[in-house]
Amino acid sequence: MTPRKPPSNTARRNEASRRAILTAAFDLVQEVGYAKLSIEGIAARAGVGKQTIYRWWPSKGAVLFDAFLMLSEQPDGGGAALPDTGDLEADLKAVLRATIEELNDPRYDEPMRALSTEITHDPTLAALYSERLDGPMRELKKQRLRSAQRAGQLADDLDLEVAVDMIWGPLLNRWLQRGGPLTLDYADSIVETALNGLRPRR
Amino acid sequence: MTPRKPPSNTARRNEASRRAILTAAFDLVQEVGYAKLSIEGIAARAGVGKQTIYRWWPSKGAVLFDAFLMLSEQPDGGGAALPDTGDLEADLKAVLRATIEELNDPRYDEPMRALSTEITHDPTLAALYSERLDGPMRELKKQRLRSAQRAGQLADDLDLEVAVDMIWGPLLNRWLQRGGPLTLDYADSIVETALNGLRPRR
DNA sequence: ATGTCGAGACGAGACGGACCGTCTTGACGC
DNA sequence: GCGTCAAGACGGTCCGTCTCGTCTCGACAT
Repeated sequence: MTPRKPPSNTARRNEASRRAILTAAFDLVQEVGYAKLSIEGIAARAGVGKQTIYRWWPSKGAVLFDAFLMLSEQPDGGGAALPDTGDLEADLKAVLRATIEELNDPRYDEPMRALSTEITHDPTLAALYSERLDGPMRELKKQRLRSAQRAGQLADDLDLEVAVDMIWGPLLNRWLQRGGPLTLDYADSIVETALNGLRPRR
Repeated sequence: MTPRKPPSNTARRNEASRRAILTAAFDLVQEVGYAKLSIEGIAARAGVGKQTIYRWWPSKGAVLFDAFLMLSEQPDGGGAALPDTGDLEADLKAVLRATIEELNDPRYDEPMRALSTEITHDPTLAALYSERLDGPMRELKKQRLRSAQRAGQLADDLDLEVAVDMIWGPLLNRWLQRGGPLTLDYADSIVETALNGLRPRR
C-alpha cells in the first residue's frame, strides 16, 4: 500500500495550463450553460488532457470556484473599500445598483448561477467560498456599516452580520430564485426599507 | 401528415404511475442527492418504464416540481392563513421559526435544494414555481402584512413585495448559500431588525 | 347487452451517443 | 529518473429515442 502523497507538489505545475483551464471553464459555462458544462469540454477548450484537471481539482465546482478566485484576485492589489462619503444611504444604493448591474450582465449571470448551485450542494465548497470569496467582500460591507455605526447612523446594538444579510439577502434571493426583475428602483427600495424598517416612523 | 393532437389527452393517463413517479423522485433525491438523481433511477424506483416519464414531463426539474405540487396540495382544503394574533412581531417570528425548522429537516433540505437549483437554471420552471407554489404562499404573507398595515403597525407607503423580500430573503439566501447556521435566534433577529430598521430609533 | 377493433398508454429494455473517472502511452523538462 | 504534460483508450452510467408485446378504454356493429 503506497502512501501516495496528497497533490501538494505544486512545484512542477504548469501555470499556463492552469490558467487555460480556469479561463475555459468560465467561458464555457457562460456559453453552454451549467447543465451542459463538462470536464471533457473544459479540457478540449483549454487544449489540455483530462487528467490534468482531475490531477489538481476534486470536482467541477472546485474548478469553477478557482476560476472566480482568479478573476477576483486579478484587479488591483487587494480589497478596495466600499464608498464612504458619509451618506450611508447613497453609498449603499450605489453599491447595490452596481451589484444588480453585474447580476444582470449576461457574461456573469450564468457563471455565478453555476457557482451558486455548486455551493448549494457541496458544503466543502461552500466553506471555501465563505472563506476566500464571500468572506473578504463581507468584511468590506461590515466595515462600511461599522463606520456608519460610529457616526451614529446605525443602531448601537445592531448585529452587523444580520444587517449585511438584510441588505444583500433579498437581492440575491430574488436573483437566484427569479422572484422578480432586478431593477435599480428595487435596489433603492431595499436600502430605504432596510434602513427605516417596516414599521411607521414618526 | 397526421394532425397528432397535443398531449393534453390526460384521460388515458395512469394516475397510479403518476403518483409513483412523483413519490419516487422526491424520495430518491433525498436519498442519493441532487447530483446523482437520474430519470432511470426514478423509473426503476417507481416500477415504471422510462418512456412514461418522458411522455408526461419535459425535464427532471418538472418532475421534481410536480412532486412538490402533489405534497403541497395534499393537506387540508387549500390555503391556511398565517397566524394573526394582532402581535405582528410574534406572529412573524413564529412563521420564520417554522420555516427554519423545515429547512433544517433533512427530509426536506435536499429536495428543496434540488428544486431551487432547477429554478435557478430554468426560467420556464421558475415561472411555473412562481405561479403555482411560491405565489399562493406569498399571497398569504402579504395578506398578513396588509392586516398589520391596516392596524397601523406598518408604514402606510410600504411596498409589500419589498417587505416580503426583506423578511424571507435573508433567511432563504443564508440557507441556500450556507452563509451561516439557521437558528431560531437568527429568525428573531431578522424579524426585529426588519421591523425596526437598521437606523437608531428613539 | 355483447363482441370486435383501433388508439394510446403502459412496463420493459435495446440502442447509439455523451460524459464520467481511471489508466496507459510517449514526449518533455527539471 | 521522476513527475507533469497532451492525447486518448477504456468500462461504466445515464441520456433521450425507439421498438416490442400487453393492457385498457371508448366507438361502433351486431
